Amino acid sequence: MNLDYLKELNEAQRKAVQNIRGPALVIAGAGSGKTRVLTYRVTELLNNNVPAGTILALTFTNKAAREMKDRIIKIAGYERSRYLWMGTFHSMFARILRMEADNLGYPKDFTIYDTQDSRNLVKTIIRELDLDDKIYKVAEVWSRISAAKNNLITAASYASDTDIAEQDKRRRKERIKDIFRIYQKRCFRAGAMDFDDLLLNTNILFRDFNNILEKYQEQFQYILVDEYQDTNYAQYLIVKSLSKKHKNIFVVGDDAQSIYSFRGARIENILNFKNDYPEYTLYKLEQNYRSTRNIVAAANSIIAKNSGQIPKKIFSEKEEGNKIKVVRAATDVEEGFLTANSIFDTALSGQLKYSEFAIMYRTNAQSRIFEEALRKRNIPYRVYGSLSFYQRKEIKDVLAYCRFIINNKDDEALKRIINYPARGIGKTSLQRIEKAANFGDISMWKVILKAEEFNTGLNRGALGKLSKFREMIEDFAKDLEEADAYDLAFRIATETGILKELHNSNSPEEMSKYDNIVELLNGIQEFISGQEEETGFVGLGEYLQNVALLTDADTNNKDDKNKVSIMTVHSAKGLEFGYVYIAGLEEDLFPSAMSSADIRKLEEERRLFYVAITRAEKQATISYTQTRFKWGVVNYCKPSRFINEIDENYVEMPPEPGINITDNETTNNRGYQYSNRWQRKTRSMSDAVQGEHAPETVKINPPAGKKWKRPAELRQYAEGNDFKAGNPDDITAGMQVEHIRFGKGKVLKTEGSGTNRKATVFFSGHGQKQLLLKFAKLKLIN
DNA sequence: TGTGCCGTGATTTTT
DNA sequence: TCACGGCACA
Repeated sequence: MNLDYLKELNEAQRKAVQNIRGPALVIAGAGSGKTRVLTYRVTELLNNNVPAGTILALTFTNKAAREMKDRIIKIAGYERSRYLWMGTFHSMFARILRMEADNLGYPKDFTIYDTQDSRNLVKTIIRELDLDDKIYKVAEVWSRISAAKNNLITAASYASDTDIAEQDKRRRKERIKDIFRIYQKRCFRAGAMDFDDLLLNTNILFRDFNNILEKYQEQFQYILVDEYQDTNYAQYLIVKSLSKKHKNIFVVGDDAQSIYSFRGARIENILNFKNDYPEYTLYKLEQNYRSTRNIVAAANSIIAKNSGQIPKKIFSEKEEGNKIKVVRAATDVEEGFLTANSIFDTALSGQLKYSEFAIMYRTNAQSRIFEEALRKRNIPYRVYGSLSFYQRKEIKDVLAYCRFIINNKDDEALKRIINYPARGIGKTSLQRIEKAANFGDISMWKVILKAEEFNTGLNRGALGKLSKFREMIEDFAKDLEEADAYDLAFRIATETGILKELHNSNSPEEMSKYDNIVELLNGIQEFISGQEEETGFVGLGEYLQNVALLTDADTNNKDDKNKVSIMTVHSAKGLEFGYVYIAGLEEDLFPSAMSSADIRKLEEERRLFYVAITRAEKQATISYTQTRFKWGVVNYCKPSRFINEIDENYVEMPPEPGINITDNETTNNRGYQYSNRWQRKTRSMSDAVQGEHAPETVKINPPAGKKWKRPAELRQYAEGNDFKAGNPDDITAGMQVEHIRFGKGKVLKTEGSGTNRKATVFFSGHGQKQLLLKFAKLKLIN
């Protein structure tokens, strides 16, 4: 037994780890060793002979759970920790729901609808009800339903709630209640739960089946929750019900880092812990082991502007370090530029790896400019949180086949695959099937099975195509018992013709889809070989259960060793980097325009800024620009209020404009002057119109008859192109070029001219590609 | 049934 | 600007 881990803890941490009984709240400041406390506490429980199967540890991301589990296995050993219930809320309760599914009338192998499936279904229903989709916007209706479910409001209680009815009526959306009802009915009919249902139905299960609740209350003697400030009401109540018997509930969180209220998270849950468990013990982890004293002090001075916090004094005993640096740029492009340069210089002079650097921003739309600037500088990077692997169309298509074979009631999967690859079953046929299904309140598959018997109005040709499709699906399904997940998925990818279609294509997009499907198949193979020792045969169903709740986080690592990370601040939570660049500190961007009217929202933005600053170990650099391209027009921007909120002792402001800021050759002074000129012009224009009440952020309109154009030297970088702007004709046959994804290659021939100019390039390892030079980011190699 | 053009609208998003 | 969805045609 390895007890050395206790020596790695400070006093507050050690107490939190060792006092294993009763309710406990750990307020863990940024960088205070929160994960360490959680993992060691679980280890401590195991060392006290608590059986692993009685410990439930809940996190918000798969990644957090996996990292914790890995560390525990290292200390306590695999055998003792293998039966831990450690995972995300959604995956742990999906597991329980599968075991208890029949109580709720669901099949054990129910499908999990992801956000896209849910939205598609909402859209279908809006159309069926013949509602105006300008008023009933899919995303909005869906989030309203989702928010309701996270607050444990079922479709029935939604319909009977007068407050809600009033709200919806005021917004002229009184039929959301009908959409909600039909949505739930359809999910049930499809044997499907969406993400929110996993939590809602767990609550319903525990509410309606007391014996089941008691069983799990008995089983889970110790419950641990990470990121407690981010729990929503549904999660809160599950945890509360489960811990009622043993009351060994240990929650860790930081009210200052609550940034997900728009997803239903309730900061009150952590603030009210003392009311729910009056006999609780409070532990405060206040020493920050991550950042320099300057960074911690700056962060503290920001968060102090918020009201209603749990009092705490975060401190650091590291070196004083540099002040927070504020950088001003003339344009968004220059901001990217200065950031890339600073990263390049810092890495070079300090002999640092690029993985020590991160660029963070408020909105995903900002990523492009940084990608281009880094690419220009030949700095390797990775964008986090963009389209995740499992959300790609081609992956979802293959998985939809898998889902459908496991659960043929899954109408959303059916709709994806019925005409992909194209087999002549078009919109009209699909609508006829859907109509018949809704009429009889049965699944679409049942209609297809007996298409002749229903009054579908399908003609002979369509019926023929349908029965071919049916035969194919049934042929796959026959294999379910015999073929393992990999064999069956492979059969699907090949026999449906998906792989062939993508392989025969010449476009690089299709080729990369092909690669992705191959990667998916490899992933399935990997899963099987990891799982086989435990359970023997691994079928498709088992794989799907595992994959449904996976996200991007599981597809990284490998070659990110020396890359700059670029991401939104939201996805940076829980991470740390030596050098952090926080971009776009402008009013109406950070804080976002949607939040400035509401003090609660503004405070959340401030917490978001706090999260961003506290990611940095050694240096935090903040930047803002004076003009920014947004939706095709230039906007004049005002520096964010957050910059001035930092205590001036810990921040280094940029020199006043007008002086030559830097002699760095890449600083573009012309861009500066250019935008200043524009600035003056528009100011006087808007002054003339609006008098002294002119808004502080002014949309700059191009002069009549002329479109605003970026100065040529900036345009070149904006387009991420290493050619002289407007001159893709530089590429000719025989040249060596480099493509961002395909690597080095040789130009075989070119055709066309101007924007239509195409090149055929041979890349070793990727074969021959046709590239439209306007888009392809090709670089010349001498 | 499949393809291309135009109009619209556009935070953050662990599951 | 850019991406997506709806509608008009082949």
